[in-house]
Amino acid sequence: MPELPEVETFKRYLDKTSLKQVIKEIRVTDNRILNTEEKRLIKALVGKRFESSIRHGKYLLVDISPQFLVMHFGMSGDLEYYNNKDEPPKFSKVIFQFNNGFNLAYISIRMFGKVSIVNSIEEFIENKKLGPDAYKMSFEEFHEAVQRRSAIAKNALLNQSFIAGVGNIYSDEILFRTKIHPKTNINSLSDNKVKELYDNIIEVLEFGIRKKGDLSSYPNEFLIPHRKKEEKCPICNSEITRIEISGRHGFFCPSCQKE
DNA sequence: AGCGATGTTCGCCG
DNA sequence: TCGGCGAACATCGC
Repeated sequence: MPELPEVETFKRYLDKTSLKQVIKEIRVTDNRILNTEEKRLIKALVGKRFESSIRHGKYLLVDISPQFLVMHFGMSGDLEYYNNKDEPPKFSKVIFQFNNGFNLAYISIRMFGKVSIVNSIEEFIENKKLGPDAYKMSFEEFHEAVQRRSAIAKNALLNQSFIAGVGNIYSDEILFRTKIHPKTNINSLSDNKVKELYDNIIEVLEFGIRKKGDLSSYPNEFLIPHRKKEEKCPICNSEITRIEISGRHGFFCPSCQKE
């Protein structure tokens, strides 16, 4: 599920439900999900509170001063706040139990996510080599990132050290809206096109956040409802084409998005 | 019932 | 050194 819009939705959910409550206990159901020692996680969290959270790209960082809890949701992560009296949600991997009788479950079906503890946000971003957050970046930051790199557009958007937060589905949508072929080298784009690309990154992500990351009910003029075989481009009625790039598959309109 | 999947990482190669 | 590629990771759903 989680590209930037969904992680932003998780962030808002966590902020709404789980801030400022004292953490009583941590339950780790499967410690393969941890990127840190279980002891260290427990020591860092028990008795602390989630003070605030920030999202960078697809990562959610929670201030448990002096450290930060980091959650990444892989391809199948979720958060659920529920009453301690109830059964934990299926596939819960880490459960944060608060003093008020409610729990926050970190859920991961396929174990691709990770939970860890870091000392500072700056250090974390540095270690992971993350680029600027795709939703919060300024045009200047984006322009600079484009100039610094040579890569085909689809790979650039997917590369978290270029910009952080865009995944496979939204990258297709962004390139479709900007009418860029996925294999176009980003450093061959005109200044106008770079600006247009930037605007569309923000707009597509903004729309995704408004939709709470739910892809199931997009308007026809977006590519998202047409990301499957034998679909027609909503703009020009050409056949939507599937392409494989670096082991990921993407969809595009060969007529609107010329190489 | 095999294949694909909204992600990241690592090693190989040009 | 960088970018493209493919495999590996784990497991469920189509």
